[in-house]
Amino acid sequence: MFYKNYLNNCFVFILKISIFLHNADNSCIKQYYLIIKMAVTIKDIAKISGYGVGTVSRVLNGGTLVKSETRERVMQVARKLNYKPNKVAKMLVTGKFSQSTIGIILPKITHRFSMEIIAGIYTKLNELGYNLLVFNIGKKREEVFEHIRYSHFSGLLVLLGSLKEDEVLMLKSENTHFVYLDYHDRNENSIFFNNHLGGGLAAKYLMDKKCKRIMLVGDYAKTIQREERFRGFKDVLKGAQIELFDEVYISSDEKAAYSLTKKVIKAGKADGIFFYSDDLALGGLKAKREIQSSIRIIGYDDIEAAGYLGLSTVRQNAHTLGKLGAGTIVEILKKDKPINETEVVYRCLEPELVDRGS
Amino acid sequence: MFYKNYLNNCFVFILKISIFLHNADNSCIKQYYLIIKMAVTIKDIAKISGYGVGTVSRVLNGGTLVKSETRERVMQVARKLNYKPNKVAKMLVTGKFSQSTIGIILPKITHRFSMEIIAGIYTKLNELGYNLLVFNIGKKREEVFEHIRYSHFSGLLVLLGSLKEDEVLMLKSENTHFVYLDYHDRNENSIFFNNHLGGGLAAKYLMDKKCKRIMLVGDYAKTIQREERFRGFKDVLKGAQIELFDEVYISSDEKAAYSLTKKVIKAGKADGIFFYSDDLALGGLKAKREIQSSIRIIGYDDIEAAGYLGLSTVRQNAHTLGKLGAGTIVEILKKDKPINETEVVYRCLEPELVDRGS
DNA sequence: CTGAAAGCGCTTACAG
DNA sequence: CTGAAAGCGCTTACAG
Repeated sequence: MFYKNYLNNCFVFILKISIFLHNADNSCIKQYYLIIKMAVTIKDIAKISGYGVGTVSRVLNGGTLVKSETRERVMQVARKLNYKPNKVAKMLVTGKFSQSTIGIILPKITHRFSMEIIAGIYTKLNELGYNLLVFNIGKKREEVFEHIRYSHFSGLLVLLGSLKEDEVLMLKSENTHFVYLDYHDRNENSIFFNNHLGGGLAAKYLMDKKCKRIMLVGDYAKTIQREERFRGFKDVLKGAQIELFDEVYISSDEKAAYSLTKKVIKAGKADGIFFYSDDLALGGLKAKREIQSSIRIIGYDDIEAAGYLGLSTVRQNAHTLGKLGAGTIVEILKKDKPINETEVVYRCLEPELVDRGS
Repeated sequence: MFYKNYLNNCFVFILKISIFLHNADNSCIKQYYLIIKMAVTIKDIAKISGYGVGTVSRVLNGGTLVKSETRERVMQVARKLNYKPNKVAKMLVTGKFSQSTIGIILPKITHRFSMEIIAGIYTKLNELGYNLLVFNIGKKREEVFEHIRYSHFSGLLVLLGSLKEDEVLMLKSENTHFVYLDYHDRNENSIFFNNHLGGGLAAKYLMDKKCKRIMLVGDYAKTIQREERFRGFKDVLKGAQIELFDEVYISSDEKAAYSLTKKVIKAGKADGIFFYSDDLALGGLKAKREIQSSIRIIGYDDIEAAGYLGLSTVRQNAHTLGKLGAGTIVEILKKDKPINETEVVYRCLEPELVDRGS
């Protein structure tokens, strides 16, 4: 038993619900009123203004083929009801929805490295005339994927590590192509950096600088990137028959790295440290310089500050990754093949050593 | 005279067009075939597979209430036709379109300052559970606004300077709220920095450092920001009865600023320069340090590098601007008032002097 | 100048 | 398990 009503600038349904709870006495009844707000439609305006929906539509679209009297009456009603056009319906009927939007899904927290990737993506899409729809896993993950499912865009970039199995299935059933960025999976499109190689470069750097007691410092986040990067590092040491002196994990900020490094220097044991990222390494560098220690420090990523502060590092060109990712997804879309007939793009980018003498 | 046909993995209309050219002999005829590609719909699949559209829809949505034989037949046809579901239709019927997407429109080229604003926006929207749809004026401007018109999002941030009159009209007729960022218009929502004040701070800095022969350097772009910033600068000088020594405009890059500053120092006239932006000022700073000149240099923005390199500057907190902009548009949307009844948000942020002794 | 109707591509009760 | 039908909110010829 319900009725549609006009109330408080908005149409509402008022729904009376009775709930019978099967208690011992089998008689307890609760009643609720459920109020459902309904969006105002062109039909409502038509009914209230006394015109047909066609006329209302013409007025709303600035059509000139309406009497100005009609025009005003309709506009007045529309304003009063706080009418907002339903873009989705409009898109459907006009067929004018953009075919040139790329989606990207990102983790909750983004560091400078991700921001640079995004800048690269943006630059490339700009060139190609595509728009970018950014989804963040700020809310519940499933909710975001619901949005992704029902949003209209042509392809998705995934800068999030791995997707879950059902997420992949959903995307495929919606025929939505996607490309992993900075992550790799043999079965899916992936553009990523060779972390194993990069870790090795860092090891070589410290060896070249004649370090003998080499230390590894990472943060707590267990990612595939860290695993590969550190494995690459250890493999090279092993190859040179150098034993890893120490391996420490700290929280992901510069200050933690700073105080750790101070301690290490004062203990006077390690003579070279490889930090998982420049963010950490900058803390280490600060400690080194303050104490004027000869300890060697190398980071990873080559963020802008590394250049200014003279930190040796392993460069991963984030901008290039972003541009490449954007270019790839657009190319895949242009081929317009069914998702299971598309050949997988699997591209590994090589990092490079940047020796700034630190 | 045309017919629908199945060809090359896609439905096509082939349209035969005859054109009569009214020449002298009045007889010349040209004929074309116009080929129109039509998207494959669920109806096409139904027709070809021999099932009803309802059944096809159930199969496509992974429904379990279909015979597996039916399921396979339908899927096979869908694959063969390279069927792609129309998300827009799906959204309309399910009503599941995201109400929590904010749009942003950006100029073609974006500098670090804009990127930081975007990072701020992103951070805030993340917090609020909103997605971001980024439009760039890479393509023709009108085309982008067509996209904006037909895209489904709730509010728009404008980081583009001013909108044209018809663009504003379009947004309003679509009931799309918008907020200017880093630009201001008394009649529209605006969040921006006080450039007049900022320019004044720069002037005070140089005066405090006892500069007597003060110079102004900008790039060629005539923006409202530049006008106000430089006017503020001059106003303060005028107030102190100091005459502007020189005013030069160069191209927007560090190198131009570097060589200009070298020349200025060698000429030995000016003893203080205010650069329109840190990007330029960093070039000036480099020249100053190379020659070990005592000339004073101040920039504007406080980009990251300014901190690392010890450049005095006027800080505009881009991150704050972005966060505020995102928060504001969401708040406006939550109030859900008709666009002409919304009171205008007009918020001016104050820049601050950062003295790093340069 | 306006109304009634068809249709955009899909989903989803409702019968059978 | 499947088909026919109604409907999402709009636009747009087509008559009148």
